[in-house]
This record gives sequence, C-alpha cells and structure tokens, in this order.
Amino acid sequence: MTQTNQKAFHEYQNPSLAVDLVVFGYHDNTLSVLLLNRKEEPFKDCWTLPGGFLQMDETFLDTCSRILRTKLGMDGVFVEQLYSFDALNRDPRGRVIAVGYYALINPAKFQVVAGSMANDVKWFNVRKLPAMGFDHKSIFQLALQRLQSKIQYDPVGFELLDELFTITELHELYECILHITIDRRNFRRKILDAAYVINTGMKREGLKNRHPELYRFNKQLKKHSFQISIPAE
Amino acid sequence: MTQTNQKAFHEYQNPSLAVDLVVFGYHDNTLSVLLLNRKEEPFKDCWTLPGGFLQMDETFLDTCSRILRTKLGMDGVFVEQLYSFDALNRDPRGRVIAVGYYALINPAKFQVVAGSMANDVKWFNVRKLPAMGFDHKSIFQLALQRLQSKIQYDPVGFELLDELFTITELHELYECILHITIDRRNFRRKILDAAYVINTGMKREGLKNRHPELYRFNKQLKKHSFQISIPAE
DNA sequence: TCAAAAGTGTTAATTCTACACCCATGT
DNA sequence: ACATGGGTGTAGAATTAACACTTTTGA
Repeated sequence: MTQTNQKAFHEYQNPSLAVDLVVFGYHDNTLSVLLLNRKEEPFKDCWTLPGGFLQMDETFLDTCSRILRTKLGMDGVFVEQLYSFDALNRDPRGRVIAVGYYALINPAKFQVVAGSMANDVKWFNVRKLPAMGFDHKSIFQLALQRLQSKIQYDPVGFELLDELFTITELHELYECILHITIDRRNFRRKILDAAYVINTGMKREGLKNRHPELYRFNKQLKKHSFQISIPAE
Repeated sequence: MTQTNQKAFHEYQNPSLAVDLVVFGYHDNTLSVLLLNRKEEPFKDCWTLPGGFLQMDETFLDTCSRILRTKLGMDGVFVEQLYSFDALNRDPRGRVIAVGYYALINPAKFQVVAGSMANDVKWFNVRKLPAMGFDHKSIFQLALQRLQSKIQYDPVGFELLDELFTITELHELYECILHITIDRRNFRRKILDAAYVINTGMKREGLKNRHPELYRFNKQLKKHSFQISIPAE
C-alpha cells in the first residue's frame, strides 16, 4: 500500500470495478444458476452473470445487495466472496476488474425467478449452460468448485432448502451439488452424528409412502466435517 | 457487469486498487512475514505489508512481481490470491480496495531478507507480530489461516524449503505452520504414502548423528490429502 | 397386500493412533 | 560405547463402506 511515486493520491487512473454474481438455486433436484440476457453491447443478446459497477460509497456486499434487489428482486440472501478477476482484456470496453461473489438462494422464496423482471432472467441447470459473455463461464466454474468443497465442511446447504426438510431432501441436494452417488444410509448417519440437523418431531404429510421426519438446521454448529465417499464411475 | 445508467463508460469514479502482499518465509524452524516500515503518511513509522497500486496495464500478478522485485529484491516467487478487502474507511486517504495476495519464499534464496534494501524491511515471527497499519493485521491473519488449510491438501510446503530436504525438516515445517505437535513416525508414513516426495538416494552429510535421506518434491502430484491429528493440549 | 420410500443395524475393510525398537553417525 | 536423531514395524482403536432388513404409508 505504499505509494511509490510522487503523484497526488487521486491523480492515478484506476480500473473500473464490477461485482459479478453467481446465483445458485436448487429446485426439483436440479442445481441452477441465474443468468441475464444482456440488452446492451458488448455481448448484446448473450447470457451473462448478473453484475454491476461498484459505487464509491458501497462495499462489495452493498453492491451485491443492490444487484440482487434491483435486478432480481431478491433480498436477505447468503453471499460470499469468490475471487477477483483481472485479465487485461476481459471487458472490451476497457479495464474492468471483476470481483466475483456467489449467492445461495431458495428459488421457492422468490417468484421473481421465473423471469418476472423486465430483464430477461432465467435459471439454467448448471450441467446445461449456454455460452456466456465476458469470462463469466470461468467465474461460474470456480464458483461451482467452491460450492462443492464448501459444502463438505460448512453447513451452507440450508440456504438452498426450505426451513424444514427431510434427510432424503438433504441427501439429494448433496448428490446433486457434488454430482456423485452417496449411500443413503451412511449419509444419514454422518449428518446425524455431526449434529448437523435437528429433528423437529414433525413429519411431512400426504405422501403415498411412509411420512419422513422433518429436520431443521442446527444453527449452533459452525463447522462440521464428514468425508463423502466418491465411488468410481 | 451490466451497466445500469446512462453515463459513458469512463465517467464513473473508481476506487483505487492496491495489491497487498503477505510474504511468508521459513527459516530456523520459524515461520515469518516480511513487513515494511512506512516512510510516509498515513501510518508513517508503522509496520505494514508490502504493497502497491495497480497500474492500468498490470494484472494483479504483475503488480505482485513488481513489488517483490523493486521493494524486496525477490523474483520467481510463488504467489496466490487471498481475498479482496473493501471496507470504506480502510485507507484514510480515500477509497482504496486492496487485493490481498500471499507469497511463499525460501529466505535462503534472497539475501535481501536481512534488510539490505533502502527501505526498512524486516522478518517477523508470525507469533510475535508488532502492531500494523491499515487493516493489514487482518489481511495477515486470513493469509495464515489460508496457508494452514492449504498445506493440508496442496503440496505447497516445498516453496518454503530448499530443493532437497529431509523428512524431518518437512515435519518441522508442518508443525511450525500448523502450530501443533505431529507424531514423527505417522507423519513420515503419510507423506510417503501420499507420494508427496521422492527419495533422491542422497543423504545429508556432516551431522553428528545418522545421516538422513534427502527428498525432493514430487511435482507430478497435484493434490494430496492427509489428516493431521490435532492432539488436545 | 403391494409398491415405494423411510428408518435402523451389522459386519468387514480400512485407516489412524500410539507406541517400541533398531540403525547409523560423530564424539 | 554412548548420545542423538533417523528409519521401520505393529497392535488396538476408530472410522468407513457396503450391505440387509424392518417399518410406515397410500393405493
């Protein structure tokens, strides 16, 4: 942070600073990302991550909130910093540094989802993504990797589920995110042993088979850790 | 990355972008960080992380290299991005975003170390740090955490050691970084089983006890993973 | 009474932990 | 021959993986 030459502090030319968001949603046993169809050049009509420029009086989180609120109609969402992207030519308009964040949301809580905003907003299955503008594909890929490792030691899964959920639903979420098969019974034991969830005593009614118990996340628990066995394909 | 209002691209006011470096070195069974004594306001005469402003034609890594070369006389060093720091008031001069990087170096390779530069540069034991300017203490703390977790799944230890080293030296490095005691014999087995290192057949000569075998890192190996047992104190 | 998913238990294999013992070297 | 680390082995504990069986529900 030492200044190395004699120019006054504000005479330096600075790159623009954008925040780009990888918004993950989970629904119908599918992990999806929210993409925006750009209306302006560059990358007009291309799918891109939602993003925006940092204002001078905003923190990154402020910018995230603003994007989520104004462009996607979402509020009170889990976001976490991912990485900063600095390739010289990543934006044809000039030098733009992007700070990537990822968000985890439960699409059920935001009707917005289905594209109710003026912008063309759409959920895409993370395994079936379209071409994307800028370097957004690689931002997304890093975010998915991050989510995959994070979920193995940090209880963030609940951000994607309803308040109450069954072990099977949690199990499916893990299989979907990690894209592997996990033994149902071993998974259950690990989750319960880790005190990851709390049994509410309630049951999910109205199924045509046995009514599973409903759990909620144990918010006391900060970190957990269980090995997920990755079977040979 | 969508632009939300009508101003021309370059009319936006942007924060300054600094790169701050947490340079780790390992020597004499001590993990140290390199700090600079600032000659200018703000935080004149305070210890700070080496850093500098991003130039318009530089990537973050370019800036890192420039800082390492010009301020510390180092070259060809391992660096990796840590996190970006955005508190509104983190720099009294104005809005400055800092992108934190950490570097791992073998102090034996750079005589610079002992403070040969014009600037007042000094190694500090990571467990005995002075007060630091800006938010550099928290940048450092995050870097140490990152190093501690990284070393458990990524073979980065070799950046801190000589080309050839003994298992005992590697063992001491791990104990020092993680700040725990690790069973010598179990550590050896895990390292060897993970194919983390390659036996060179050579031995370290001139010791007053048995001459230990010299190893080098297995550069093929991308990731490994072994659990380090953390004994109750 | 059947299908389908939920819940519980068990065994064998694997991995870890906590050690003990021998080896090579300089003094 | 002895003090000082270096190198190797092993038994018991703990954890994990791969299973089979029973239970609850709606149709």
